[in-house]
Amino acid sequence: MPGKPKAEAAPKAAKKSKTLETLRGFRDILPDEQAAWEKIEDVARNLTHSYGFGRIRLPALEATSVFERGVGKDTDIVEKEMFTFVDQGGVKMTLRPEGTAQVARAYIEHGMLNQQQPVKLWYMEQFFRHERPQAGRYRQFWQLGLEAVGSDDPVLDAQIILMTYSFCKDLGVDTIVNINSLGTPAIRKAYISELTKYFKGHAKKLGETDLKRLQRNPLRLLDSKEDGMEELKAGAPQLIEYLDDENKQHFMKVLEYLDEAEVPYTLNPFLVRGLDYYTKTVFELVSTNPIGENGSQLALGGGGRYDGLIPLLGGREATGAIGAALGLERIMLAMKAAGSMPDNKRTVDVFFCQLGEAARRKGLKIFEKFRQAGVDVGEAFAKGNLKAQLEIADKMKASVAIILGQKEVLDGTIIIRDMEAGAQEIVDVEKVVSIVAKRIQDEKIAAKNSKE
RNA sequence: GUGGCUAUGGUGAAAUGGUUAUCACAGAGGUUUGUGGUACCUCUAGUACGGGUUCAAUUCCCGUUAGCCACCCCA
Repeated sequence: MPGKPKAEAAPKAAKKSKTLETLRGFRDILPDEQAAWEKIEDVARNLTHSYGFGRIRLPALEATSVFERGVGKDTDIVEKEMFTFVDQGGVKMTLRPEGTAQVARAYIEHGMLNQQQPVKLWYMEQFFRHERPQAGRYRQFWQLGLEAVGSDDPVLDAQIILMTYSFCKDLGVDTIVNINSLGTPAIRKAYISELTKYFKGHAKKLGETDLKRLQRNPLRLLDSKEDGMEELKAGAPQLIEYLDDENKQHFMKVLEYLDEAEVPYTLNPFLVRGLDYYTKTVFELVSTNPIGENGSQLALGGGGRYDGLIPLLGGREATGAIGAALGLERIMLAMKAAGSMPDNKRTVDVFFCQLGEAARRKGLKIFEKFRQAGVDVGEAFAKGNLKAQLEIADKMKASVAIILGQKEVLDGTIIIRDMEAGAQEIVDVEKVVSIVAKRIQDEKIAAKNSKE
């Protein structure tokens, strides 16, 4: 929304200008966060590999209609949260706000119905929504997505839920699953009209927001937090009672599987989700570690079945699918709360020190030899004096320092310093890599043995 | 999109309507131009941006921007 036109006075003299900064809701992820991101990626890779999911990398931009048709034109996401623009060629496009519609598009576009069903796909991508930022909510954010397309078997619902649960657990985050069934669109429609009828009968007790909800999206009344709603909600008709046998059975099966897999869940008849494409099972993953000072309970992820989406986008009728998405920034908040953030400090086994120009020149190559030999070796070539280099070696917890000075370069030797004992020995520069590599290996074996 | 709170070096804090804005950590250099974990010294670096009130604003007021919180919604 454009504000009032700013009467921007010409800058007087050479005043300091405002420092450049990221756009609202966007941020840099700096090196000291990388250990956590790498851990998340490792866990994701392991998990999806075990379950036979293939990675898909999706484009950041799509035709706007992918989301308008896929997510639903009347959803908040599409209505007011998309970054949409027209490019130089006059094509209307959108920075992806979510992945499921994209995956559905890809499934159809690449004829994946000819593969063994279900087609199991995962992605770890960035998404974009124009929302007001808050902790764990950015305009550009990461999601891990899991989608199983081409089957309506309830075991897949359970499996996807189990996977999201395990993903968090592997990262040290305990969660509980909130689960509900939305039934088919027809059932939901019938239910919504009943629900509307019920709340219209109590319209006098509704607040302003809830009256709006009643108009626009009555299902949302079910998760309203306004005063007095608890009571009203308790008396409201519940969707589960409107499910037909097939839907009921599907839901029961999912719950049975979850019981068997020992995934903790809560049946939440008030859980509704804001995207049009959901059918039957919907769920949400909530951290049991309170996040933030006031202990708010952020949803770490959610998902559900979307049996209608593929046909809606032009794919074959009766293509069932289930998927989930996890917000990685939120999971990271939960990891912090749970104290399971990995240590980001770089450590090495060996540290290479050089003194003087000749040593520095030779050192580049020697360092590279260590690296090629698979030795975890650190360096600070930009430092000139030995003291500073040993200080860094110490900070990096190197057990061995290699020291190359002017004298050693002339003699064709090099110093090996045991960082713990402080003892030093001078060896032939040609042999230093193999000597040190062996010593490090022996140390590791010894350390391992003493542990066992 | 609505409302509230906040904004001091890279980080975390302190202070004040009136000279050089304090401290710790981090960073750079040094205490024998070749030896680390301590210690000491020196240096770097800041009142978010714009306007107003005032003799004087980092301090008070307004706007902008951003962050956080509660909504909305969602991951």
